[in-house]
Amino acid sequence: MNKDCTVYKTADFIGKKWTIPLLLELYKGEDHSKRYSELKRDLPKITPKILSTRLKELVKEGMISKKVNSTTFPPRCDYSLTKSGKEFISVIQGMKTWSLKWKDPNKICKSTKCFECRL
Amino acid sequence: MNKDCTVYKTADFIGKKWTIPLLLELYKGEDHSKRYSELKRDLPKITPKILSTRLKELVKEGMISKKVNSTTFPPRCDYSLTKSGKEFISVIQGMKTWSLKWKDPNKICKSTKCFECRL
DNA sequence: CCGGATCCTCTGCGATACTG
DNA sequence: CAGTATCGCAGAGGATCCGG
Repeated sequence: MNKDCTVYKTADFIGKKWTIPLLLELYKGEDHSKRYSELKRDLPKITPKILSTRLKELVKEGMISKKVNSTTFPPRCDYSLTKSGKEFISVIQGMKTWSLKWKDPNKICKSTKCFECRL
Repeated sequence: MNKDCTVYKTADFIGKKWTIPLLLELYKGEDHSKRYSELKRDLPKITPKILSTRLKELVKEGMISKKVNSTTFPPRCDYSLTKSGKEFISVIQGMKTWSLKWKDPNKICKSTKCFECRL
């Protein structure tokens, strides 16, 4: 395993705590977009520090984009999945399929009306 | 995002550092199997502590199995992917496909003769 | 020798409080 | 509202040691 290996680099970055749940929450939002406070509300156990750290990382990685709307008051910050980010959701989808097959299945997630991960 | 959500739980576990590279190294081995010392050699930057911690976790999760061969000397410990573990490789495959499309591509990994991730 | 366990250090995460 | 600042602790890195 070389450190330049594509899989290795991606795993290292995706593997950080809260990255996948965060991408999934954005996916669930309207236009695959949510505000900072909505993310904090929907991921009740994430701390503001980690949330802002992960958001910056994801912007840098090109998976999400930040848009500040300062015409309103108070100003809104919208984070939305880029095309790259949206396509990554299919990887998470694969993870869910695997998980439902092999791990102790969560009935809510199995339902077609799953509001937890909505995949 | 509920803590019982299948995706959340899987992400939390898969996301731990070295889990994905470790699964991939086992996949690359003969019969999707490798010894402790081979893993340490092929993941030069992993520390023995983390390696043994991750191996225990993966056994507990049912993704790998441990087999001690004490008929030889010195005794060998072989770790191999279970059926569940092998099927998870397709998720990693999806990650690689995504990565090659969207991230700065690694020429070695793009090659069909990729010896880094061999997917 | 092989497969770890142990000790120590240091980065990263969690919790809470505070600010532009 | 959208973040920083500060502190404490758990997990990761690095080196060394140990039992079979």
